[in-house]
Amino acid sequence: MRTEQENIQIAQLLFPEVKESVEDIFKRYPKRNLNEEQLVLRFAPSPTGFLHIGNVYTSLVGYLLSKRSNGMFLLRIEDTDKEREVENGISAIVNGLKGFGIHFDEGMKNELESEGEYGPYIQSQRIDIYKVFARDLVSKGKAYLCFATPEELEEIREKQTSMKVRTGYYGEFAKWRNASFDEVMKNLNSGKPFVIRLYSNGNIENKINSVDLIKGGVTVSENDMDAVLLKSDGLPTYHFAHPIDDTLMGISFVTRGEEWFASQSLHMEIFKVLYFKQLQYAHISPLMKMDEGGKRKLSKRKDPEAAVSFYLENGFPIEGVKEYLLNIANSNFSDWRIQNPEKGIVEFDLKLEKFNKAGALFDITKLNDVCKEYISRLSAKQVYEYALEWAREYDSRLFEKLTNHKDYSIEILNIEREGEKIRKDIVKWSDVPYQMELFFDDMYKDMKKESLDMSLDLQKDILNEYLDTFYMGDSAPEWFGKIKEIGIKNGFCADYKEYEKSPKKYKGKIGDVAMVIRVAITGRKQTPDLYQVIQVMGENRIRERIKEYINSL
RNA sequence: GCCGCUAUCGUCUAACGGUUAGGACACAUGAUUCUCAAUCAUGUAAUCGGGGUUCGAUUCCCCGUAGCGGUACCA
Repeated sequence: MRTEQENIQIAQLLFPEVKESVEDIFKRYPKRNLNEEQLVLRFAPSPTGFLHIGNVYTSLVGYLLSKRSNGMFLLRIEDTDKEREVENGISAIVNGLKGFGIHFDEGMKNELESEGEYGPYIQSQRIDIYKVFARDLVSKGKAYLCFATPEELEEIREKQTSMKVRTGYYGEFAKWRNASFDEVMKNLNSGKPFVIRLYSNGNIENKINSVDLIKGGVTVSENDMDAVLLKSDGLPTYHFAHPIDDTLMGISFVTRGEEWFASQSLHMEIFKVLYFKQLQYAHISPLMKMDEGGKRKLSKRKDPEAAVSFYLENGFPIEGVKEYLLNIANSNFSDWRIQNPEKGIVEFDLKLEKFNKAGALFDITKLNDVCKEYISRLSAKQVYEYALEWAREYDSRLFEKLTNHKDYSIEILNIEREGEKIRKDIVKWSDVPYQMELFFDDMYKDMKKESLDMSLDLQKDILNEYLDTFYMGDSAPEWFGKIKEIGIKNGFCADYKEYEKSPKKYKGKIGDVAMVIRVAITGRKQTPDLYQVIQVMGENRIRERIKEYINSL
């Protein structure tokens, strides 16, 4: 057991360079000039270079909540694990989220720059701050030096496993908890590496009732682990940095992934020994994926859809992805969207207590539907702009076409987009080439054409007659009337119901006649409204396509 | 193993302790006399199991089971 004086002596010896006191630090971080309703939230990722769709989900929540309350949203980089860090990891996060329309009022802007008065916003540059608190804790005997080697820790773990007790550095297993002053000094002077651990006063038997903003009332056991606060490289662990940073930065409450839920009692104890006001948590459940009958977290190694780049490359509309994510967050979002088709998602009243408590399966089918609905609400001009933006990066051929044939492209995209019958067949921007290629002769040439099983002579007759009577100025009913006439003349039935009753009496129905024309013009059996397609393509192209088709028969 | 969280159609979910357990996606069928998409109509489909409490339980309690998370000098 060490005396109070001895602890103070150790603390001073440990951090001779630390001049500031805890009070000094707090003076550097004054209370924010905001009211209670204005939420200050943060997103605090590690710069691992990989932006997970779950990161977008979590940050979207903080972003919307802070925006709606007219508060602040900040980005803090947790780069205390030097082994996992990658180059330009910060830019990857900032730019990735920017692509999703999520920006920060405060925090890191890129590898070097930041914005805001509560920085530094990168933990490796806050070491002096952590040291002040660590020194304070050591001098008060609430933290201590631990010289246990990784091998010794492994031994303890093995012993605990064989004894069938909890693993970890706690209670009687915490060798250095009450080491004598002389022993500490001896090891310190010999230059042996050490960590600083929390001197836990918790009892695992005690239960704490607390409120999670998402899960509601929860009971957790008190922490009794002497967790590492400062690692041997002098950097803090997440457990130590989180209370300090979130307190100094004036965070309203913590939104974070559910994987942190289990360590909240540890965090609560650290808040307590630091004399900080406890912070509330909103633990957001992870996005899951069905795999061989079992549910599991979306994995960056196994699931391509875990990476944000997947959505970008495939051209999923960003707003659609965000809307889908909001759907998972608050399932009443879809009803709201139907009632407010024009409103931006910032206006949606996102409620933490409505979040799903367990993890939701990420459902790409549902995502497709949400994206399809989203795109159907856009104008042809907007579809054009978004598709162009996507193509610039991912489809050079489409980009060329869109750039050089802007008006024609918008006309194509406008087919069945206005009026009451809105077309809903574009899910993502990468679907656009399929919609457009038949309108461009060079692309059309490379397309795989579908064929009909109608007799060739009959097809020729129909098409020749169609060419004879074709007039570009025909209205849709006039146009269709001509097709009907051609059909009747060639033994097709004009009445669908009549045809259904006795199909043997006819060569087919009028739809079959239109189909010949469709295939001749587009090479496909399924297209948007044929009349509109013809209007957009123009007379010359129509005549050429049909002649070409007749010759190929 | 231990600790914790969670549990309603295939999926996301709704239901002051009293409902024929609702909606959306997906799926199936039909209607739309040019196909497809869309739209409209209809349909298939769920309270994990067992005990309590209660006149009455999807809802509250306990046990079990399952899924998830944690059990690091990673976050």
